[in-house]
Amino acid sequence: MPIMKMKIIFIMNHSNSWLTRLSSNGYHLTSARKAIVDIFANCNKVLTPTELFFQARQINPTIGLVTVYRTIEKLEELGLVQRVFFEEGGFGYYPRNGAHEHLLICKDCHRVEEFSGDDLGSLMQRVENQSGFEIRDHLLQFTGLCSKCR
Amino acid sequence: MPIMKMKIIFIMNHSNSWLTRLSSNGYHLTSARKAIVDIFANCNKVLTPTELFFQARQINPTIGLVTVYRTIEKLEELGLVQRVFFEEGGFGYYPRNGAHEHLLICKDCHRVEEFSGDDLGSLMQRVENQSGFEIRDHLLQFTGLCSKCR
DNA sequence: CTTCGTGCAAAGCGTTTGCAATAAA
DNA sequence: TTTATTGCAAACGCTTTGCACGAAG
Repeated sequence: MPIMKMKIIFIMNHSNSWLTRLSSNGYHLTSARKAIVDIFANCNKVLTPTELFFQARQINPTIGLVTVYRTIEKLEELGLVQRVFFEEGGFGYYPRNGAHEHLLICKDCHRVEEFSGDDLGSLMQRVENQSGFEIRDHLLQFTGLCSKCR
Repeated sequence: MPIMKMKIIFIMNHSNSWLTRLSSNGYHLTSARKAIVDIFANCNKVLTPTELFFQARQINPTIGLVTVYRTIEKLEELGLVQRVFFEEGGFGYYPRNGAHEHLLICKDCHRVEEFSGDDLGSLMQRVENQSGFEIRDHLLQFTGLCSKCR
C-alpha cells in the first residue's frame, strides 16, 4: 500500500496575529475578545457594533454590548479595524488586513471589496499645493451594488 | 460737475436661489428657513445641526433645534447641502454650490475648501470592471490642517 | 496578588416623533 | 381657508460611564 500523500492546508487568517498584538500591548486575552477577533477574522462585511454583539453572543452567550464597544475601541486604536461610514449615517467596522485600503461596499448585502486608489497620491499632492493645506487623512469609499445584488 | 460713475456690485450668494427652490417645491418660506438658508449662504465651514441652531437663534431667537433638523432634511433632499463625515464620528453639513465637489476639511477650524477629483472617473471605471460592482455613490474627503492652522 | 476586564444599570447625547398652536399661501 | 410649519416635551436609539465582581497575568 503506497504511502498516502497529504496536503495539510493551513487556512490563515489574522486571528492569531491580532491576539498577539492585543497581548503585546498589555491587554488581557479574554474570551470576549477572542470571540470578537474571531468574528472579524472570518468576515468580509462591514459590521456594526450591534451586529458584532449578536454574532459574539453565539460564541459566548454572556457577552455584553458594552464589552463589544470597548473591544472595538482597542482594535481601532491598534489599527486592526477601520471605521466605515454609511451614507444614511452611522458606521460600522471592517478588519484591516495590512495596508490602508479603500473600500467598495454593497448597499444591499453590505459585502465589502477592497481596491487600491493608486492615483490618489498625485491628487493629494496637487490639492496640497493649490490649497496650502497639509493633508493628514483621506476617506475614499465607493458604494453600489455587488455582482450578486445588481 | 461731472457725472459720477458708480459701480454697483451685487454680492451674489445662493440664498435667493435656495429660497426659490424651496418655494417651487411646495415648501413655505418661513423666517426659520430664511435664517438657516442665510447662514449657509455666507459660510465656508461644515456646520453641525447644533452649530446651525445657535447661529440661527442669533437671527431668530425663538427657533427650535427640531426646526433646524427638519430644514436640513429638506435642503439635503433638494441637494442644496451635503453631508460631511467627521473622522471622530458624527457629521455636519456643507452648502453645495452646483456640481458635486470633493472637500478638504481643516481638522482645527473646520474650514472647508473644495477641489475636483477629476481622475476619479477612470478609477471608478477600473474598479467596476475588476469587481463586477455597479458603483452608485462615492465619498472622497481629505482632512488636514489649513494654511492658517498648520 | 495585582491589574485589567466584565456585565449591569443608569446616564448621556444627538436625533426623531406626536401633537396642538401658528403662520404661509 | 387650507395646508404646511413651528416649538415643546417626550420618546428613541446608540454610545459611554460608574461601579462592584470576576478573570487574566
